[in-house]
Amino acid sequence: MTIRDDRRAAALALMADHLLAEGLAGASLRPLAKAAGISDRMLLYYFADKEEVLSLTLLTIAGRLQGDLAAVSSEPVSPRALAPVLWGVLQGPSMKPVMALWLELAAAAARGQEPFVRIGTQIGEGFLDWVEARLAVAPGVDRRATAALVLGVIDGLVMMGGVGQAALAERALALWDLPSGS
Amino acid sequence: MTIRDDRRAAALALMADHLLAEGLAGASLRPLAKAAGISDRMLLYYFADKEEVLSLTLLTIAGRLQGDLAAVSSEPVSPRALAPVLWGVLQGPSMKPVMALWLELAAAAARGQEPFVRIGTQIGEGFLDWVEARLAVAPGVDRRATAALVLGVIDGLVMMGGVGQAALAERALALWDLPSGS
DNA sequence: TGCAATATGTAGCGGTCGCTACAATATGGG
DNA sequence: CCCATATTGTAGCGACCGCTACATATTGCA
Repeated sequence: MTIRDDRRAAALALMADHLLAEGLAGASLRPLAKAAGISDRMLLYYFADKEEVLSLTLLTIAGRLQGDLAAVSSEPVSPRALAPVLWGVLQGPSMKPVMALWLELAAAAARGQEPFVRIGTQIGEGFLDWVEARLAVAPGVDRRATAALVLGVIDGLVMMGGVGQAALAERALALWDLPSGS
Repeated sequence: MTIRDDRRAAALALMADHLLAEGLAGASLRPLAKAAGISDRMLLYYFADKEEVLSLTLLTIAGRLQGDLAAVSSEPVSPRALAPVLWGVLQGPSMKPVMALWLELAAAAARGQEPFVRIGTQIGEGFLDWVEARLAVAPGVDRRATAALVLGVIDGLVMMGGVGQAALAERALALWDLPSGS
């Protein structure tokens, strides 16, 4: 079993790179297999079907993302201070393909397509947990909702950057000034 | 010419409905032609190629959206007050497929795919114009950037709703309290 | 060493994709 | 009425899609 598991993991790592580079549109079995250095025949020997390939590859990427995010300081700060931190992390060059894929994932999830709904929800909750853990809010304030607002504004600005308004998104972020109270 | 133009317009209207219902994934020539009530042969008689079909269909949808948005009161209000208004408009039942398509469009644009970059930018600017026209800000404040921030937070929360967190997005919006100054 | 289980290659299925060649029909102006 | 032009149908091209049947090779255990 271990040998098979190792090869599966190796294939997933290579396919994760491919998926990040090419997006969901490039997520056909033959190109994925080629990226993994195996034949498409073997890809469907290691994995049950395309949905399993896609799910596990996306979860591989989600795992990497979680690792990258976990490395960021977890000192609780105000929403005002945290949003630019999250923005900075997500704007890093290595994060560009990740966020592009995140947009595709969210779009497919909004259409109700599996496995994107399931995995999109999972990744979204990971983001929310990350924000919430770093958020200092006044007593009585809804922590989760505050985290959602911070994440929402950053996701929205990322999206805006994707449609050619990156500079404007930057200016908008500079105006971000949510009071930590109420 | 007029006859041909009329039929083109009729086809575009029907294809717009289809695209809204099925998303970009359903945007193949044969299904689109079927939705338009013509043969795929005729679709490519009326339009040059798939890109033209897609572009014009998306622009048809953008035109409808612009019309719907224009009908909303244009009394300038504070960012604090405007965000919930925009949210309310975009959460209307008839807007759900529009926003799902907008997400798909933004995702494709972020990948650099034409014609989505071009049309996505265009629609995004339409949104920004709409927000800016209804925004009352203190003197000296960057109007366009404020509009971008309002649009960003709403787009981000729409996205969050798409990945199964609609209730949380609602709670987050309740915390929205951007000062109109600075 | 023999044999079963595992692993891998080759080939192809039926389907959809964007697009086009070709022929037939309809239509409108001389 | 005749003919050029505009319109429409039929059929299919080559490519890719997810997936599988079948045969062969390799391996590990008795």
